[in-house]
Amino acid sequence: MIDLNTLISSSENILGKLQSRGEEIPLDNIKELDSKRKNLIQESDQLRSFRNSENKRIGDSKEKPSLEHINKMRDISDKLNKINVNLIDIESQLNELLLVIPNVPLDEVLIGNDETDNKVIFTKEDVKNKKTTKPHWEIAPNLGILDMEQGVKLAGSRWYVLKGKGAILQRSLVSWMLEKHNKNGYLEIAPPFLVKEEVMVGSGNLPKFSDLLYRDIEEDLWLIPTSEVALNSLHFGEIIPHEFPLKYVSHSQCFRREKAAAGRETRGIKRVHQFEKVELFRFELPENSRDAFDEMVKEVQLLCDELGLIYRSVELCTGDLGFQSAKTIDIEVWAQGSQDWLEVSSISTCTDFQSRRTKTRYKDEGEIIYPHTLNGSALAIPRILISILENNLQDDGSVLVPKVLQKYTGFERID
RNA sequence: GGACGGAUGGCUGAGUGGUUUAAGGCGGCGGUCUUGAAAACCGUUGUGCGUUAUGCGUACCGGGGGUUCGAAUCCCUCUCCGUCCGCCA
Repeated sequence: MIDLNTLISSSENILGKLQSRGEEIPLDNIKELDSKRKNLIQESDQLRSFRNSENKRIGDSKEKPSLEHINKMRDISDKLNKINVNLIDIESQLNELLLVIPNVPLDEVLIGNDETDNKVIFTKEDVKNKKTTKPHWEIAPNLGILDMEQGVKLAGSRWYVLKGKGAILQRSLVSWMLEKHNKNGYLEIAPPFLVKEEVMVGSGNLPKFSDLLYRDIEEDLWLIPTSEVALNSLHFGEIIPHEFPLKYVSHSQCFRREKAAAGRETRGIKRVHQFEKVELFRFELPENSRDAFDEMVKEVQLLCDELGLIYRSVELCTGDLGFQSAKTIDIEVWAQGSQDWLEVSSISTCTDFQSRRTKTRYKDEGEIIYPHTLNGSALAIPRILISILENNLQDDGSVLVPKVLQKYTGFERID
């Protein structure tokens, strides 16, 4: 969430940056509501002040207050109630407007309209001369490790079942990644996969993107689309000790309705309703968050390196940034069979956007400060599976398991 | 799911309608004393909002609502925690 006073005091600068991501901000409306709000607060604070002192006099005096006096005081309370109802209404209108304003991009972020303006900043290996193999939706069912029909039977389109060595490979990837991150100082967290509404608001997924989320109406809980949502709220409402960075890693199921994406990339497991992901999350001092971002990008790239995958880094332009992000770099792996780059990680710094929403703060020499939050997948499992299957396919139809995973899988080859 | 008991500042713990805009204790911070430390003593102590801003005002005793001139205190409701019972991986 953007700070109201910052928005109003430096609106020109901020509006420009928000415009570069295709957002129009109803600033006049916000300013008007804010000034109404301030007037109402002043009015009610004055009335309360008077009421408090009068009531103290009544309390101190031994005599009963006169009927006239009581009536006068009752009028004041009635007036206060009316002001308060009005104030609550104004504040909720203001809040509604502020909650749907996206984060302000860092100055360094490329200006652009959409994904076509993104910039590839690093490519691990040239893919042009590689020979085409088969797509994973042919390889995996043939090997008996993926069953799309059973997924449909159980839950419908875009749900799937991993079996045998496919399921084991997934579990191995998760274990390998978690151990790597543990060694890098990330504290492993196993969070709830369903969370309260305020937690979804805290991460930025609500109120704007409810159509992307699954929800349990009975209990009023939401299924997380990524464990970023849960990790971001670990310190909800807290003033945390001045001990940074706080580094968390968590493995979770991720649930996405993918309503907006209906019809796109429907084959196989490129885009599904439930998938597993290992997520990195950090709380950082504002002055350190930029370096931390680069560090996380390197950590993700190293994983791809060790898996022997071809990958590239893509810097997102302002028009393609996620709602809560101030800067994002995507890591995409090459899928040899479907001849496609697949996004397996999105590393973002969200500056103080999320910590404001969750009221996560720390104290530095008496000053209350919002830490920066950063997140990045490391990594999203199904697309890594796709890449391994399509790139490591052998002529005999078997698939080689990456070396680093073999001690987890217990086998070197899927056949 | 049922019964009962709870929720007060960083922690502990008083407070059943008006000097409680929250006692006492612990912890934290600052000071006195000391070669230094401990002890003792003195002072201090949270968050949000507004403002004419070294200050002043206001709100906050789990959340929301109600009664009242006035609510931490009384009433309703929800949430969470504890104990016991039931159920369960």
